[in-house]
Amino acid sequence: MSQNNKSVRVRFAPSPTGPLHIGGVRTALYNYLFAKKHGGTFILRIEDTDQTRFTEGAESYIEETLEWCGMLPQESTKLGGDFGPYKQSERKAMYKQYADQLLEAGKAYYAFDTSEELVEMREAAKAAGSVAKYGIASRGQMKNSLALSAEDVQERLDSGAPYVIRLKVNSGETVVFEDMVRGLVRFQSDEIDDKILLKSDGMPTYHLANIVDDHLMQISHVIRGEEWLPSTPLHVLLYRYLGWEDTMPTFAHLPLILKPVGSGKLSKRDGDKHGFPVFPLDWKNPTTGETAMGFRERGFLPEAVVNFLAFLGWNPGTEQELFSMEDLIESFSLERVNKAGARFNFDKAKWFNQQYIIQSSDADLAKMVRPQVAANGHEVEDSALETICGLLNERMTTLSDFWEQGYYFFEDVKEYDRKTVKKKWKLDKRPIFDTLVETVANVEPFTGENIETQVKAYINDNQLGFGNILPIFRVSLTGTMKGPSIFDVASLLGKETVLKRFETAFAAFDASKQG
RNA sequence: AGACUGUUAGUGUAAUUCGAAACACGCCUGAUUUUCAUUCAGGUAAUACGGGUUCAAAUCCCGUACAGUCUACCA
Repeated sequence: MSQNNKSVRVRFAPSPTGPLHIGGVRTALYNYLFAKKHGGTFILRIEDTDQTRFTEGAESYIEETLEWCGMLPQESTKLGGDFGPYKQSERKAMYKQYADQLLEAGKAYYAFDTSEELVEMREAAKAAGSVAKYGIASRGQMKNSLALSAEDVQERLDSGAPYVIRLKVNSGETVVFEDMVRGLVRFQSDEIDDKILLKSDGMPTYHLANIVDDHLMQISHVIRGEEWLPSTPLHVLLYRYLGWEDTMPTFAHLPLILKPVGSGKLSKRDGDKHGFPVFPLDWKNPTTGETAMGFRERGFLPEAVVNFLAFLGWNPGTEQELFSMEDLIESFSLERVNKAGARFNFDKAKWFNQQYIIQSSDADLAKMVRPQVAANGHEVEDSALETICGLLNERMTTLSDFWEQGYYFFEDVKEYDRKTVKKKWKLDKRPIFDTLVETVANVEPFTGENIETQVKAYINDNQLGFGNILPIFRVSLTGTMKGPSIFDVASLLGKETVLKRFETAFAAFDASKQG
């Protein structure tokens, strides 16, 4: 399928209108993988031709996301490059000449219709049960340089009347292109609208800017979401009319990411509704103050997010599921990208994250988790934190689980598991537990192993039964029935803390029974 | 309404030129564990529907249904 030898240059071209959606991250990922796989160049281009939708902070959000995921562009606004600028608003001056070129070639025309007139046209069509199209069939009835007299047009132009430039689509053409994901796709030109190329403010629309930039930046492959498939014939026509068809990039349209339940594509609302992130990083809308949760803040490792995303619409054809970025680059191919939309599955995302946490070394985990300790106002030595991480690492599915599951390593128990206390604590058994505490107090040195043998010996010697004693032992120290070896926990806590916790716990248990 | 794209267990995906529907997540059972998690051993469940072509169809063809995307001076 590699048709020519020109070097691979791909771009990720988001609009800075808000936080990058997780689907956008996947598009960036596939572009990145494809570029790296073929020794090509990955470019970040900001498509900000719509000034009304500009959002403060969106551009840096995009950059930060790419950095967090480990897919840095080689050319961008920040980095520069031989084909800059990389922001469309800074390229404004370039686009008009191409619109003019099309105008001269008779492939485009001026249109003077006001937005009211266009609305009217649409409503009329709607009333007739169809959707309006400004194109081959209707352009004769509209106010444009095709329908108006030459004098009228000149007069309007001279008077400075606002105008747009629209593409003049020829009737009866067949547009065929090879999509790397979907194969041969065919459209009839009569179905294509005379899209606006240059807006009345002089800014190009997406369509013009995109084609001009891709051409000028020598983009070899356009890898983007499926929502662009219907406008691709328009783009092909643009390449054709501009005389660039022989260097036109190859297209690949990626399947959409769908809602976990119901139908439609994944949206911010799904995240709110089901309590999972749909954005890579936290985002706060600067104007509304609205916030959105990110995978990063939710305690996901970037490696896990990348791995998970890679599998949403692609698979290597083997049974391997855990892929580092290097592995992905090695195995990725657009030919193995799926055609059907992929449903977002948060359970699977969590599974990936858990795998990556388990794989992490205690030292790495400690680094990731330290901010949580600090945020709760505690300090710990690296070695102690690492030991705790070793104890907890198989029990965390996200980093945020660390504090939730292990806070008792740093502070007093907040709450005792009521069921266990109710079932296992008997007032008349108090002496047994007091003796247990004495036993523990005599353990020296206070290692997990020593505590375990002594405590178990005590239980066995007095035929008390593990099930009657150990739950109270655990709950007294940690408050919960979940967690790592309680003897290791005790050792780490230190004798002094352990004895103190027994004391307060037993008092609380007694009180709960009497009260 | 039209154009385009799609449809394999609940979910993500496999299945060389038609040739036993497989893997993972989830869920359930059991083992291990003082508990939870991990690990291990099992189990669960699918080719949207209807026609054709063929010795043989998830795979090719036709139709139907359903779904999605697009049809902005948004991208």
